Amino acid sequence: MAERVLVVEDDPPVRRMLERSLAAEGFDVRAAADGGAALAMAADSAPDLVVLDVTMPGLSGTDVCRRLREKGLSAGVLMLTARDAVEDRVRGLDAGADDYVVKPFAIEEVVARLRALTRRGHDQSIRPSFAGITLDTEANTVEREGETIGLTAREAELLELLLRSPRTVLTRQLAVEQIWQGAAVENVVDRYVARLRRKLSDPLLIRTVRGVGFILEA
Amino acid sequence: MAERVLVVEDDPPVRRMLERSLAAEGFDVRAAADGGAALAMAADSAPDLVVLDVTMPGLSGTDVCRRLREKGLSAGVLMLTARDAVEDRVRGLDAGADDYVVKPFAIEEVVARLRALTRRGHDQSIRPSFAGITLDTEANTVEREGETIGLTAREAELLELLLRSPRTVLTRQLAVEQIWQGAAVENVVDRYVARLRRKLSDPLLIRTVRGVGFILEA
DNA sequence: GCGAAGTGTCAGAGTTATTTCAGGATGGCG
DNA sequence: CGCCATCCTGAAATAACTCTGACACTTCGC
Repeated sequence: MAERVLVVEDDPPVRRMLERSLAAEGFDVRAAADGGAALAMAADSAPDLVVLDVTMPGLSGTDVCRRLREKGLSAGVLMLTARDAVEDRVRGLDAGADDYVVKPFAIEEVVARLRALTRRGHDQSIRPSFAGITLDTEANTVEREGETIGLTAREAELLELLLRSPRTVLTRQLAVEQIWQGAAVENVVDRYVARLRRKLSDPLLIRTVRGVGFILEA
Repeated sequence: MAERVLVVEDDPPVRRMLERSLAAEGFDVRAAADGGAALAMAADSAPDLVVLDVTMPGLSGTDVCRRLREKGLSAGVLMLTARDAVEDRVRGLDAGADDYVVKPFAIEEVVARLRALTRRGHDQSIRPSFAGITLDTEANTVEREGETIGLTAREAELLELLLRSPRTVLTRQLAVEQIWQGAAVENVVDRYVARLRRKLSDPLLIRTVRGVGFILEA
């Protein structure tokens, strides 16, 4: 699965170069030409990484970074700074940037740093997702159509099990083994499937396979 | 007048390299090979800057930093951390470090950061903020809707921990480790969350994740 | 040293989640 | 069409967890 990168750079040639190069490296790239556009795009595309030019007209890269962090963005942020602007770097790091590259930069350098940032694991928790729903196994919430729905512990465990192997039948027996360590009546699975169907307001997502179990499908 | 720098690094080649390079840049350098020596030297030479390796046998750089701060040292502290140790970095900043450089580092980088630290006057406090609230970690106050609310030390520490990673679950265990050094009943976290909710007059800002912990969200 | 403010623990009340059961609904099959 | 196995769901008991008031203890400022 490709990492989503948001490139924020006001200089068109540089921006295009970054877009093309990062796309060629397998990143899912989106680009913004100024701070305002960047904030808007970040809000609806939830990038995994942000490449941010410090010097831009209007909102500076530092400002953008700070605002993104305030809005709760946990993505790795790589700043592009001018060679002699030590102050910018320090301010950038204060504002929540994770690393920086000095301009003029070698594209390989940017790629290497971005990979390092993904490795550092800004999104430590793996978030299984399928058919437009994404499960946060830490917070026990699912995201669906931009909406966040709270789940209880068991609900989340069951959904995780389903998400681990979508389009594959999950038998009651297996579910009870995995989640309840075998210590529950099989009907408990039905009970929780019912709750998930209700909470996700989509009765078709989890289909019943009569006599066998349940299956997650679009 | 030359800035006095205390270099704390257990690896002799690296230590010597730092000593020579910083001296060449006009700093008045002193060096220690371990945490104990560092504390002793800091006590009688009152450095203006400290360069501190995080990973050392015995006292870690983080520990040394904390103790120096406890003894009232106001010097700028620059930490040297491993590339993938995000946690070290956070802990280092918690312990009172002002900036960090990732190993392996370019010596120019260290010099640049040190100069930046002397220029900006190292007592500038970082102010984490999220969802319209801003915490002043020096004064232990939060600003919210233009209103300034006074917090107690623990309240501020807990809020800071939450602000450091908004939208991410903070487990009771981690909170007790970070704030109470593991020496408290987990219920103490609940107690302080309750106080924050009351003082910030916003019971929804800190959501409880049943069975797990708490999470800061809009 | 004194009072006020802050800190940490506990216990019980309050809340939410879990699990089971039973009866009605549903679907496949002859 | 009717039967039987299977599934679904409301209700209710139980269990688990969270919240809060009270209290003892400590720390801080004067």
